[in-house]
Amino acid sequence: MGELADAATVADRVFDSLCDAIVSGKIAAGSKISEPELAKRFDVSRASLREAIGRLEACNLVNRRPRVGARVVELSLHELLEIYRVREALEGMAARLAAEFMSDKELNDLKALLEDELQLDSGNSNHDFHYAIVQGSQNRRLSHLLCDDLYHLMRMYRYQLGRDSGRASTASKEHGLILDALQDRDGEMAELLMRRHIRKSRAYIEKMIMPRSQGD
Amino acid sequence: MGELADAATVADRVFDSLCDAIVSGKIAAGSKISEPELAKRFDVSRASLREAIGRLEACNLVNRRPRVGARVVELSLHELLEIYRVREALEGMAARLAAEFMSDKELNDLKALLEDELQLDSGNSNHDFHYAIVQGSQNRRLSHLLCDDLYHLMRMYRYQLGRDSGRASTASKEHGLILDALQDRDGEMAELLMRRHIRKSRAYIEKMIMPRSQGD
DNA sequence: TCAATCTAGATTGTCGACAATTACCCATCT
DNA sequence: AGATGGGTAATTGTCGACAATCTAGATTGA
Repeated sequence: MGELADAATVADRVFDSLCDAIVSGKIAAGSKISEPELAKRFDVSRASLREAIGRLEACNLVNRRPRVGARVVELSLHELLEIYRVREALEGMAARLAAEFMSDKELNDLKALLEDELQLDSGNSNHDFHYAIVQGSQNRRLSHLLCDDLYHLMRMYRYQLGRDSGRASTASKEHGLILDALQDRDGEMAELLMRRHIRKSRAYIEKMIMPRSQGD
Repeated sequence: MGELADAATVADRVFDSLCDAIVSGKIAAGSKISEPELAKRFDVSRASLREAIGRLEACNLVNRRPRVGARVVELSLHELLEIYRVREALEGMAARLAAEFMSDKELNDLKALLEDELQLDSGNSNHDFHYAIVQGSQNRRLSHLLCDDLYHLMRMYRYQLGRDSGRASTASKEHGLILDALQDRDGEMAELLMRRHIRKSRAYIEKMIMPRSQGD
């Protein structure tokens, strides 16, 4: 997953840099993407830069209007809650399929990951857990939607709104229950628990950050 | 939904034409996308054409390899079955949300649509039913994934593999049950029925066309 | 003083051209 | 004969330039 590693083409390198800058907030949300300015900064032609912008649009990181230009997407709580609905549906299905297709070894590795998480108290393995299950679904279309179309956007929200550390410990317990269902090869239960897990995260966000309701 | 209508930009027009040609099979699946050839045929520069190809890639209609070129995607039964898993998850969620958010008028209109479908025996309103529910979910991210990222690809499969006419009448009955659940404002039931509906379509495809299993 | 209009600047979409890489074809060798 | 290597042609990625459009600021009028 090392993105900045090898860039087969100039546009790839520019895309990686821009993607990282937008997700991390170095390029502010809502700000304009000036083609001449960025072309100078990266020392590339506008053609390569426009290619990169096109891919940013495909990742839902920028909005483009013809003859006007591209702007970094505005992050609204409303849209974040929408994304959680999609995640609930998609990752729930992923869990169901993972119960069928993940190997015993993969499940044991995942169990080790969870135990490390409990010991080290490092909440950032949260993402790894979900990622492993999505990959375990062995459904390329599913992992494409989750890991290409929504991944960067979710990462951007996490950067912008800060970590949901308040739920880290309860989330770990829920991860454990999901893993148990996977090892029981109980796809229906795995889906049910995964959906409830994501729904709880959504409710947590709704209650914690909704009071200062921005946007629509 | 008239795509070929207004093209704000040249690349838009080329994209619409190419998208239609690929979906309908006028450009064969697996065939190469030659930039010089198509640029001449559409009488546009390669820059505009490459912009269009980039969007085709975002729609999952072509695969691109750097320094090699773009090819129209190959349709495998395996991938079609994958898509049906995604649809099951996403449209199931859409039905749940539609039970909450669709207005009484929208539901009545949908009922009229179904009755027309029964009388006219026109199976092509199948798509309209699903489309209406997706829109009724009032979740822009959800409808974006379904109507932009997967729509053209599903249409391409329908063109290529022919219509699943064998299930038209039973599908209509299932649509009726889903609508009843929606009018009862029973989101849980609507989701359950929608998922079962799509799962049945998937099983039908698996049994009917799987014997001559092509691809992986 | 505020609104509407016009002008100037900047930006986007589009175009043609060039270099590097790839694919294809033919000759050569085992 | 089949596989391997070299050479040529074509294609892709990249670049700079131009025209049409949009944005912003100044100007004019009420």
